[in-house]
Amino acid sequence: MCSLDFKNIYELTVATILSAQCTDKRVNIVTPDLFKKYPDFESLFKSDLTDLMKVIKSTGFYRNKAKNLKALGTLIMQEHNGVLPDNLESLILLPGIGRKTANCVMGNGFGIASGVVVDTHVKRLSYRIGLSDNKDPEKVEKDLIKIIPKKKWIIFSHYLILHGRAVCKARKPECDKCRLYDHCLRRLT
DNA sequence: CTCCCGATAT
DNA sequence: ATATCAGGAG
Repeated sequence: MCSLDFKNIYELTVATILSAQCTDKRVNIVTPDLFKKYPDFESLFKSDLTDLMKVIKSTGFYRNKAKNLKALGTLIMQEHNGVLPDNLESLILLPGIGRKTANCVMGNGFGIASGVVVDTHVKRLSYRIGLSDNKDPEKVEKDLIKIIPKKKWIIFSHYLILHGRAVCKARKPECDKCRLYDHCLRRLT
């Protein structure tokens, strides 16, 4: 139905940072204006922080996100020759990028399966279905890595997120419509 | 663990 | 009114 809109690695990275605790629908409303004004890491580096906050305000956590985006542009330009690193360890060290965002950029941007993206949906569905009892996303990821073949890591997260948004919702899961009903540990009977 | 935070669904 | 949204940093 809906996912983040992006044309390149830069846009994917920025959109994913903005998507923290925010719907991708809302991110997609903001990014056309954002990418017109700030089309690359260099423009983030040179950006006016107040203006950046204004543009991304509706995505929430806008002060932290704007600060992180400017710091990210600065670091990429000054320490990485203007190029986003293509390995998980380096990505995680960048401002605003944690494990979830790093795995997302690696998989969807560079096409490299560095791990399983564990966001709020993947965490919730993994618990409900019975794939992991852990609450720490990093531990959930370790459990999933054991179960899912590496070639399916990227598509697996996409499917769980789509299923989590459409059927196995946080508030009111529609178990009667669920195709995993027979396999689910915690279905509502 | 707490804080960051606006928009939307329930 | 409250829970939730492709989380991350201190």
